[in-house]
Amino acid sequence: LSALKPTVTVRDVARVANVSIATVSRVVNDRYGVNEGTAARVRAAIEELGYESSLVARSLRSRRTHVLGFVTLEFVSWTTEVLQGVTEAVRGSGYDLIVYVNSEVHGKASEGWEQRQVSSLSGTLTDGCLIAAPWTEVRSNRPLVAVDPIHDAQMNAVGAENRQGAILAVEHLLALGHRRIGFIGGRSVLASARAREQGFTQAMKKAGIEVDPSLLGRGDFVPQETLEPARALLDRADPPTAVFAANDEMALELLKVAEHLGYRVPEDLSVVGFDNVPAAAMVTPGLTTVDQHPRHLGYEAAQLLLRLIEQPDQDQQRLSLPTELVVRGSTAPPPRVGTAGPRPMEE
Amino acid sequence: LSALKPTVTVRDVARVANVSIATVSRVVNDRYGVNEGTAARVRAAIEELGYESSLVARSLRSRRTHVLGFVTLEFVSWTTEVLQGVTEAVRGSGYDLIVYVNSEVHGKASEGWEQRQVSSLSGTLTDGCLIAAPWTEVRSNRPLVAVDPIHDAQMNAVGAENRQGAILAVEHLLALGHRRIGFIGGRSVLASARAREQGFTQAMKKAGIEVDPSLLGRGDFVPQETLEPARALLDRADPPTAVFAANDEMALELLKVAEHLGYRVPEDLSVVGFDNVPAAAMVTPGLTTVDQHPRHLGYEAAQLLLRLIEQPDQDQQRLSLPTELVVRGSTAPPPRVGTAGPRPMEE
DNA sequence: CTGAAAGCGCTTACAG
DNA sequence: CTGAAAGCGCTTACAG
Repeated sequence: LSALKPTVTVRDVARVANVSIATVSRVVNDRYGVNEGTAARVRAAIEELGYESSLVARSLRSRRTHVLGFVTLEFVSWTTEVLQGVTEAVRGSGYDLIVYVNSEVHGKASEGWEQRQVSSLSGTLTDGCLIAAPWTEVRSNRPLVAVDPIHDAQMNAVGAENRQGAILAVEHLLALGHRRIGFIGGRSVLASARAREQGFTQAMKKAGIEVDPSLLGRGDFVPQETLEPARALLDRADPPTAVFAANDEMALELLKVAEHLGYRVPEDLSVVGFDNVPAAAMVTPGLTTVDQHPRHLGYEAAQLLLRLIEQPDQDQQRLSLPTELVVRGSTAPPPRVGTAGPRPMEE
Repeated sequence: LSALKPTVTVRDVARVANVSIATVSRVVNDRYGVNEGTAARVRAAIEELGYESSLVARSLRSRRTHVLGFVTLEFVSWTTEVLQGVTEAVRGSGYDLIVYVNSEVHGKASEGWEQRQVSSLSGTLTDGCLIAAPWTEVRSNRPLVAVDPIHDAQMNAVGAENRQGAILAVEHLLALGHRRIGFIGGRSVLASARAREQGFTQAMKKAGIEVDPSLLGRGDFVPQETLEPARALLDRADPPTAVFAANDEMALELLKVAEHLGYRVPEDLSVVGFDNVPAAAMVTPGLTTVDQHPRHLGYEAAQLLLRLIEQPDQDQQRLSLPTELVVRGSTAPPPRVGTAGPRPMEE
């Protein structure tokens, strides 16, 4: 690195203003007890040199940095919405927000990534961290809040009422008259994935319907993993008349597969998702889904984190935010008996 | 802050492994010349204590941190897509990515925010920074690349071929037979906003059409600011038969206003946007737009930044990436003469 | 192969 | 009101 212009430091400002570095620091941080004339000289020097104090040096020295961390493996639609809620909560709070994105390749290499990031940030750079949809439990000496936590984790967490939401979704299908209902599950370490599956099972049981095990698939919340179970569900002699997918990304993938196989939605097949991502409202027909208000999740998680930073001596906190069924065009009564399955392709 | 568990430091590891902190550092950083037995002891201690070296301390001491910064004012759809391209470029490069989000309230307070962020990060935390759609010119002693830079800035920058894209959009409308074409401009400090307006003017001029000044609006690239100019354009006796909005967010807002006023799109009014955000493909009818491939912008900007970090002694770099017209359902030939404007609302 | 020491840019008691 | 000094957790020459 040859051509690095030197950074302007307190030392430079002190020299120009003809004071000590301690005084510069006092002026920068608006501490009491600096002569107004001296302070003016320091400000002039800061202006002249374009000095800006180094976040890193500041945070190494101080216990409080007024920076929040947000650790995520990747940017999907859901992450972005959560982040918008976080931004909203942080705005005007006096805290800055840093997002740390995993740059490692997926798989073995990223095992325990969240823990490493949190450890390397917490206690120095950030006063506390948020973690979005983690893969493992994470511990820290600073306050930590998981959004959509893993199952059974001993962490502060904000999640949606996933089981209740799933029940709403399934009861909606039942009310329309569906009895043969398929399910595509999410990433099973996540509490949300388990709760949605529980909700499905529970609602079916309550309705007295025995679930055909061959109608249960798993897509890990991502489209890539959904292709195969979606085909297994739809490309068969006795397909379900409705499918509940544990998130919208999987539901949207299922819709593609259905279209490809010649199904008309909702006439031949009803589909319900979960999350209410923006795309759910924009496809045709609109996707019936369960809104978990991810912005709200992000907002509440950030608020909780800020409270924990102010008062760290608290028991483990768990927030469960209400979900809401959003009915759109992808659900309708099942086709009459004997007409289930895709129509023959037109020529 | 009462209940802070102490952070595990090199010092703790050194004590447990019965070596000096220098040796711990050598093991952590895989330096040569450590006895294998000693190294094993250190690793065991690291494991036992759950030690993770502090990013902040590391970056304060070292010149190279292998961290890239991404500074943005907010998370809109475009930002997210750019960021996905950046993530892609960074993945596997050995660099981590930190996103710094403005948490200040908009307006006066955030004046020069980008500059402050870059100054407080650069030279210590990050080896270089990307800035998305900045409001001002930013300087730094470390490499810096703007994505969609401001007009006339003396910075490394990656942008789209905005003028050419706008010409494509307008020529598409002209080819459909439109002559009375409205325009809604973006945030005018940005080079992209100016270039798109230039493209509009240039294409109209080339076609020999004098632009009615009352058909020119400005929406600053955001929906909130677009409502009023959209109404001014459409709620009048002599509306245009087509509108070119300088980005999709404004075009989508315009579509809402048009619908509200009883226009049918594309029968009564054609609309073209710019950016090709995901929503553009999902609305009905689909929005004809110009794709600037924001992921591609992000990818190339990150690549450029990485090159500049490796070889900082370079002249100012400017990349202009090709744009592409994407024709969807929101454009069609203009209505027959005398039938322009919205239909009367049905009862 | 290993350790003691200096120093990255700050802030904060402690003196004066 | 101001400055000299210690120290935040690291890394890196420099000795040995």
